[in-house]
Amino acid sequence: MELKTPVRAVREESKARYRLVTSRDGLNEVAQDLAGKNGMFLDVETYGQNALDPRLGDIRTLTIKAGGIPWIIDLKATGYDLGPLGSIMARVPVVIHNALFDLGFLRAKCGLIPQGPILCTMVMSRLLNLGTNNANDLASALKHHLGIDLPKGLAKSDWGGMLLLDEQLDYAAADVAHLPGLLKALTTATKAATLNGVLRLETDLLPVIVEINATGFAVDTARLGDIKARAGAQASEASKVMQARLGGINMASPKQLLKALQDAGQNVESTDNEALQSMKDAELAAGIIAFRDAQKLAQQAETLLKKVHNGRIYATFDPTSTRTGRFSCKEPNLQNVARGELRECFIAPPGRLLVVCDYSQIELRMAAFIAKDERMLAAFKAGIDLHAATAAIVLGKPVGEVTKDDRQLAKAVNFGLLYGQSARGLVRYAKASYGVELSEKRAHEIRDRFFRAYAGLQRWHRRCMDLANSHETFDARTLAGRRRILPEGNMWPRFTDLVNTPVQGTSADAIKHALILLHGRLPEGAHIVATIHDEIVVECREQDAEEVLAMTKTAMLDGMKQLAKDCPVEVEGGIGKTWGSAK
DNA sequence: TATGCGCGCGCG
DNA sequence: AAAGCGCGCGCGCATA
Repeated sequence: MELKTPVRAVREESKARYRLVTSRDGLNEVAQDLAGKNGMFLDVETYGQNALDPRLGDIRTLTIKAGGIPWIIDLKATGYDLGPLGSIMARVPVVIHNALFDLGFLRAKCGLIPQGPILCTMVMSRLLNLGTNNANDLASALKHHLGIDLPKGLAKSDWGGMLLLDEQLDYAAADVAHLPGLLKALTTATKAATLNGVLRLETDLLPVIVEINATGFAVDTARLGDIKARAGAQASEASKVMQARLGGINMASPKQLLKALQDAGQNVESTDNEALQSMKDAELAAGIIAFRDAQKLAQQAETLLKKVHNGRIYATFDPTSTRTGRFSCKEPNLQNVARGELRECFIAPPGRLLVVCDYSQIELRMAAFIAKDERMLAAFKAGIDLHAATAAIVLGKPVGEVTKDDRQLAKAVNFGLLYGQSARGLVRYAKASYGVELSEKRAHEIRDRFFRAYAGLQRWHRRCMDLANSHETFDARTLAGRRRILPEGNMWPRFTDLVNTPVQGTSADAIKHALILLHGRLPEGAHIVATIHDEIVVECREQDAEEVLAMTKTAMLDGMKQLAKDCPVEVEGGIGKTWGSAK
């Protein structure tokens, strides 16, 4: 098999599909070739025990195309120091399919921090396909836009071997060889779909997210370990007690548990929280719930512990993987860390502090703004607590007499009815999420009063219903122009998409603007470490905390202002040593 | 022994 | 009736 042909020999071959670089001299030659270019197409192949993790895996090849035949740099041979090539790569526009992945590795291994624009063809594909089930991997995109069949199977081959196989080098070269064509096709499609604006937003955001993912979030591992041990012991104790009552079943098996409960005379169809609440034997239900709570806490603590590297957790925030434009977060998911003691485990290292800011009641405010509901807008502008206001309206009492329970009910009412919840749904939701008992008749009354009071909201729902029914409506858009393609057929999912997407999506657009602005304004030594839908967490030096707090609030207000000038937004924030305590 | 799926549940 | 929406994850369990 032909291997590692010397650079010069290959270059003289006119039909060469790639130019392989295995030495520092070769690296300099690449730098010379690229010095005059005003952009390049990149791809990396990785290997190792975990080839997808920038801290555990390694880069084998860096493939670069800038006009001519692709260069394939064997970084295992040259070392990770990119030399002059690094500074060139950092300042010119780069085009990558799944840039977050490649840049994560280049950031972690080669210290590359791109300053120039990063165009990600996967992001472009995702923006075009939002709402559909079309795949956005490179092979699918090439097939769809250029009709090209990429030879597959080698992506998962061993890229750590002594010598790279001819097939592997061909594969690496092919990955970038078609990127210019793909970019052209995607650019045309993006313009045709008027997705330029949101593409610009996502493009500007990419380097910010590379930094967040590379920075990680410091944690108190000892405290996490304590929680795991204590909650784990509680769970096994609770499990023993319940087993004595229900027979030697596995408490973690819904199937076994359901059968045991039915055998014990309980009238339940499922073992979820809602079903347990309705059981005659409340003590039995409480025992099961106590087991589940402890089990969940112990599991979350353990999941987080497994992801700690050198005292920090490096999650992957992904700005373009949801159908609305919100972030997702995985491995681990920091967007569902239980409130309470688990959040106390996310900390600022010695000499540093956390700044935590969030948009106050963002979805209600955004809905009021989008629906132009005058009553809601007026309430927000007057600084009235909207949950209390809604409680007063639906219960027909003065705001001054609204109790804590009334307010709980109103939260369920606001959040549920906003997105089209039925009276029956409201009964279930109020009970399950807020512990409020409600008859269906009562729920109907509340629903009627709610929409009579918030007439703008009702008109907006009716408009969305008409659009859902229309054969001329194909998508829902956010204010930044993000497009979600609607499903065909059943009108209900079309309706909920039309209501939900502009609200959630525009809120996401706004916080993305804020992240970009904030990233550009933060002082030396301050880093964004997390973003949780309506919240931004920044770690900074103690002496900078007050300044960073003001800066973060301002950036969040500015981010919203650029997009939805008259949305009655407010930002709350605080400073603390832990995520849970910074309020 | 690996993979896919549904359940149940954490968050906004 | 897919009659609130948006996620990711660990588990049990069925299947290959």
